[in-house]
Amino acid sequence: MEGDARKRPVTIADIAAATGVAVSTVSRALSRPSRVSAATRERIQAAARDLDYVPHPPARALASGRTGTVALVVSDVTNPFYFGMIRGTQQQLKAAGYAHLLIDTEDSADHEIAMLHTMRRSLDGAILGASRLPARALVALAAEIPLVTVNRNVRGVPSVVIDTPAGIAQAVEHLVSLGHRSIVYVSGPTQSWSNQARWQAMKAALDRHHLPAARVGPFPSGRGSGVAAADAVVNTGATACVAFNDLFALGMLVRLRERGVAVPADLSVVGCDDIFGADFSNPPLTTLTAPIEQAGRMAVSLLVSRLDHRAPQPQRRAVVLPTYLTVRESTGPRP
Amino acid sequence: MEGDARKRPVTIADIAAATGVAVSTVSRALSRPSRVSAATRERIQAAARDLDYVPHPPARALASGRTGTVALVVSDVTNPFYFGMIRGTQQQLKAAGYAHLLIDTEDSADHEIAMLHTMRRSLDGAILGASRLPARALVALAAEIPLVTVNRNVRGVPSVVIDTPAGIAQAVEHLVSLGHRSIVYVSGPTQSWSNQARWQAMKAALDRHHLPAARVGPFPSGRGSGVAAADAVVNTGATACVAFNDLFALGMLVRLRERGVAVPADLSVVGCDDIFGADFSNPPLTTLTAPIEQAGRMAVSLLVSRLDHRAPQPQRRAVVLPTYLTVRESTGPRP
DNA sequence: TCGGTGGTGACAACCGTTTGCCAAGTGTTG
DNA sequence: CAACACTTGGCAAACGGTTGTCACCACCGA
Repeated sequence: MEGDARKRPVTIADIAAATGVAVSTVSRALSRPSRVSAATRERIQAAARDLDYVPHPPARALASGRTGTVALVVSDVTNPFYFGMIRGTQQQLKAAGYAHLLIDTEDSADHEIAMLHTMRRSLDGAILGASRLPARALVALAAEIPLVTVNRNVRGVPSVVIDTPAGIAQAVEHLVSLGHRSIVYVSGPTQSWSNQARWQAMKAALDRHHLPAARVGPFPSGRGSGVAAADAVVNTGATACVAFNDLFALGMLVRLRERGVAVPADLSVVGCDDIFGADFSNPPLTTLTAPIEQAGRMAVSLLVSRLDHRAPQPQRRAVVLPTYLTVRESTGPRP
Repeated sequence: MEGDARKRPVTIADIAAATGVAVSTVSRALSRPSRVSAATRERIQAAARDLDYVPHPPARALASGRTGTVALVVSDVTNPFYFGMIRGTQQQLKAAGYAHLLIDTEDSADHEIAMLHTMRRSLDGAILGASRLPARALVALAAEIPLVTVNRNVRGVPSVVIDTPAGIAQAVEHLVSLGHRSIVYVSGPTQSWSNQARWQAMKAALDRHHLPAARVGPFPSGRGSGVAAADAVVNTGATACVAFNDLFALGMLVRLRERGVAVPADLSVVGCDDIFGADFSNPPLTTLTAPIEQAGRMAVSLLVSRLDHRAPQPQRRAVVLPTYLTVRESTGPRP
């Protein structure tokens, strides 16, 4: 029978009145239950239930400074790479009782700073998925608001990075063992930290085999880049390539098919990340499987543990997650 | 030179002090500029800029009741169908100056109610992507907080629905014209409104051709269901099927390939939604292309226009977006 | 010269919680 | 039995804005 709609919302003052205690007691009974005797606590909680009391987050935030909200900042919600991250952070945040705010920076560092700066007071912290920010800006921002970065390692800012570079080495071994001698890297956006890291790893791995390191690109992020990339790779005459990410690789696959280039008979392709779709593309993509979702969860854990205990105890500042090569059907012996 | 970190944050009181006006004037100069003379306004804005003033959203929310936040509620962030919606709402919300909160109900109606009920005070409104709520619960909730539903039409709650049923008819025509006589529907979760709508449309369309309407399922949402679904369809001996959504269809494709059932030679498959991946699967999927992203944008527009003007002017309560059949390679002549 | 008018800005009362500080009450100990 | 240490709960001051109400001012026409 709670049909008494259109009423002034219930506040802790109402509960206080109903139970005959002070509002402060109600507040404590509700938020720090141990601070109040069992009997009173019960009475208050019962009253709260009866009155259908719902806390008012903004008021709470104003008084306490804690908002119970964490933002996930991505450069482009469109990118399927983030899907896993959204999912992982969502799960873990919910478990920790935080709300999940989604911010899209549209690939702009300025946007990234501005948004975070503006919203800092309404956030308890933020998780930066693949930040485009220069290191010093990142550090400055971290002073304003608790931050955890993903796939971006800057001294002083806690981070979780997926160790794709190590995976790249595996990929190169794989290709070399298939007889490939001419392997090219398909480069992503220059500002991307991951892109740099992957290219470096690639160079190192090829060097170990005394093979030349070549790359095409850079290409802007997005599946559309696949067609340009495919054409460029074909022009190099390489027999295999490693793409900056699966989005590129998937795009290339489509384009190569269009051009009549057989994969893997004419050209082997390996991607990075193992995003949704990599397993049912044509052919299924050999790729570096990244624990993206886990990275999201991890990032939240790092952040939340820092938020919960007022004592900023020393803890792991940077966690590294391994990747492994998932061999499917886009790679094969040298033609 | 704003290196004066670790300071007490700037408030409008500081601006008031700096310019020699009252805080109320500052507040008005910042939020309703026309309410203040040009000269004062300039002075105040300049001071705000100098002091690097950033408004405090919770305080604003507490005083005004408006939070500047809108939630997108999905049953499962994991489902690629929502990716387009997330993208669309994100874009439009940002443009309208709202923050974008993401809520996952984990496919539970109880969760959905509880979350929304709890967060209602920190939200200006919510967009329900494929709500699982019974109609009356939906209406009750809409009384608590401004709502717009997507793909769910309940009297009294503004909505945008994607007209997949009309598309289904097209799909059936397509299949019939290819000679198929035995077409089966692969049913999704029973509580899904869309699923019901699609099945009804399917029945009607088949009826028009005096063909029997059959279905398999229901299957739980998720790509995994594809294997069970594929097996079930094969058992019916049908030569074509329409799947509740692309996720199912994509899953089926994988399973059918595994079993050696050729698509479309042995079995034609059509999906719904045209999610990411439908165009590069093997074979590329014939599907009903739904303007999901546009639906998201539309939903936000509906909501925001209702929020902005205090006068709840009569306006379009339900918008319907058309779909069309995208024929790719998963459908072909009857074997 | 005086009353009227429109516009500007100040006062102060909220909005709903949290929390530091303190007083009263309880039980324990010497 | 008194002194003491803990609990327990109340008071009231924040937190940072918004907004209804009203005083004041200058300018206008009569």
